[in-house]
Amino acid sequence: MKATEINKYWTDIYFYLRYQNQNEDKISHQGVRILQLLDKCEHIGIKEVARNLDVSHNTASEHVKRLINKSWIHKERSTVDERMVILRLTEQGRQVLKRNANLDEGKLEHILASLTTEEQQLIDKALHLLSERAKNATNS
Amino acid sequence: MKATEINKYWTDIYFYLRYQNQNEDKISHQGVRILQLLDKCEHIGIKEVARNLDVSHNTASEHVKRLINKSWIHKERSTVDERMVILRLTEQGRQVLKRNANLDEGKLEHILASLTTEEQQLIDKALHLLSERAKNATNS
DNA sequence: TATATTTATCGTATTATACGATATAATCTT
DNA sequence: AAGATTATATCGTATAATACGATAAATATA
Repeated sequence: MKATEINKYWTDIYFYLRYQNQNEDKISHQGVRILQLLDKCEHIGIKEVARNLDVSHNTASEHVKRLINKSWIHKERSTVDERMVILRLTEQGRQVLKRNANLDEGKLEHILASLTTEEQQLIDKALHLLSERAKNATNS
Repeated sequence: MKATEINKYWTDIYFYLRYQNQNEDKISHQGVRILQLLDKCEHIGIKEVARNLDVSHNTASEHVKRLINKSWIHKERSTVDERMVILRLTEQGRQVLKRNANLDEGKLEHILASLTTEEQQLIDKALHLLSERAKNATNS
């Protein structure tokens, strides 16, 4: 029930603080997920994309092709194993992802500026703690 | 730069704590946005959906039709103005939204259980504060 | 050399996205 | 009451997204 409460806060925050011009990029559902994956993980190729999205490798390959055509990601061959491809976000792709998954920096800074130093530290400390535990949770 | 830092924590948390079976629902990008809107706002009709998603009213009407066919939302006529429609999430739709926008309750509870009472309260207090300010930020 | 791995492409099918044009019913205006 | 406005719905049309089987090519491994 604690988790339910936190999810309520979580979804409220995202609903009210997200960027409002999300539809301008015309990014697809799977497109967002691939950009998120590349933002957080290194050495991601077609195989990893397919596994993460739970689709076949040919479907993953097509999604990647479309994202490359939009100049949101970049492809290069691995030097250690030339069968493999290494995908990376472009600066443009990073901006698109930001608009479609992050909190609006302007709104966020506006709120932070209205808080006391203690309150700012409270938020920073709490999210930092939770993010660290979240990263480690995958290893257990 | 404080906002950038918080966004890093924010996206890390979602990346590591989201539900991993998101692809099973096969929900579309716009579908998620409509469910999110209905979850957070009352008295939403086609017009409000169109405005929120920044699409035409006929496009919004079709998206809504598809969500109704999937039994994720429910439609009724307004009693005060019978031209208008009032859309609501079904229980099924609420579950789909949960899997596609919330943090995984199991993972979250597991992490919370590993924290001290003070740390739990820190997280609860911080997210509560931020969510309250986020709600009020739309009125300024 | 044979086999496995990784990626890419083609063919095919279905769903999602979007909008203009048009229609209908309810409400508001004059 | 007649006309204008508003909210929704549907039809037609077009393009993009989604997905996978089949196939192929290149590289790595046994």
